[in-house]
Amino acid sequence: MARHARYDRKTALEKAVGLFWEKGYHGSSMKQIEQALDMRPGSIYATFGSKDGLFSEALAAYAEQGGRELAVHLKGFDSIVEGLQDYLRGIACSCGDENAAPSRACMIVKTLLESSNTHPALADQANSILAAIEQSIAELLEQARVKGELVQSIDSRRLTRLLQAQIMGLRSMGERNLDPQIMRDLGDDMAAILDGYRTQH
Amino acid sequence: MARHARYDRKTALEKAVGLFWEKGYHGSSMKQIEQALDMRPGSIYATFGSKDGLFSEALAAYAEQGGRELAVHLKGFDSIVEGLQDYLRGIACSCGDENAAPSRACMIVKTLLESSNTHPALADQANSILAAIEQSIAELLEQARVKGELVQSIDSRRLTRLLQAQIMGLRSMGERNLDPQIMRDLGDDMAAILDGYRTQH
DNA sequence: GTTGTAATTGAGCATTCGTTCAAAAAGGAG
DNA sequence: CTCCTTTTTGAACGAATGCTCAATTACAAC
Repeated sequence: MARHARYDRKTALEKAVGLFWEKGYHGSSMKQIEQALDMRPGSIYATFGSKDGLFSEALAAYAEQGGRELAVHLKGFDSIVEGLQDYLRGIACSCGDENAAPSRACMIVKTLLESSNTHPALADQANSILAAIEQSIAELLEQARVKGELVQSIDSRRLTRLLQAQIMGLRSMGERNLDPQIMRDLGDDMAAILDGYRTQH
Repeated sequence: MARHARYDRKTALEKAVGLFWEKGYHGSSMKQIEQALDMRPGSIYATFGSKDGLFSEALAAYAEQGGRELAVHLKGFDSIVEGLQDYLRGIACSCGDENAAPSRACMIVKTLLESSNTHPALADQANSILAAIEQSIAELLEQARVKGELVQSIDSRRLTRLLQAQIMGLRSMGERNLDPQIMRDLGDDMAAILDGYRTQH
């Protein structure tokens, strides 16, 4: 056989997520990537093909991790709606926390806004991911409706997009560096929107 | 005297807004700027100082125009709240419209997300503009509260930020290229959020 | 050890980046 | 027309960009 790889693909990707999430696609140079991954250009290109390829894989890894985070919040609650509300409050809280993450805003949204008119391939990927997230949240809300948590008459798909827009808005507001209490209030107010669609009991 | 400037500063800025709004700061090269403004580098630098300076002025011009748009929507209604609701629906509508603007998302938010960790000066400017917008909307909502349109107990500042987050979310969703009807529904649902804070009569 | 293979290295590629500045061009005043 | 001032031009700069590849290194098998 031969020499074994010094770099773990997964940990390298995690580091790439950190840099790209923080600085975006255009804002991250290969020089910075080399430093962040502690890899030389040759190794990076042998492993990921190109800056585009690395970014694409990093974005996918980010999305996967994001999905796991939502699942964690939901696990803590019997009620789906309360789980989602906790998720919103959790985002608001982490937005107040300094240095909790490379950036407060969502990397998928950052990518979509940055690349929609400059890099169609990335924009398509971001759009696909957002559609997939919409799909899985829609299933949750539909489930909640069937369970009787939400009023029967709601359009779960439509409420999903309202919720998705809340998350986008909340995390973008996070980038404003507002007072933590203000972010918590905002998270509460967004959680309260869902109450308007709940069944009373 | 001497030769007079061939370029009108204001129309040049409008063209710059168009390019920067579409492609962002990093996504717009000087070559593209020269083409968009139909100006040679020397003239651009003599007029605006630098790419940064041009972007900064363009962002300010964009914000000013955005403020005028909101005022137009408000003029059409006796009720402030209904004016704001119409503003939300208007955004949703224009997001569905193809080629209505260089980009569906807000240039200020795009700038904030792009520059928050790469270009502090731009991020600061974007933050200042967002704070100013928050201020003027807060004055509107406080006015609406005093007029009795909104329940007396509301925190107008807090509701302002919820509204601002709606706008950010709505316009970011616009970048997803969803069906126009879907965007209209989303705008309606966001407008309906405000109903929850209105006085009944 | 020696050999064979695969991973890593980093100097250096062509290109593009934002920017400068000496020269050319375009008027108004005399 | 001749000056004088101001604006415009575009070639060219140094630095940075994404990327390549021949040489080197490190390990497993023998």
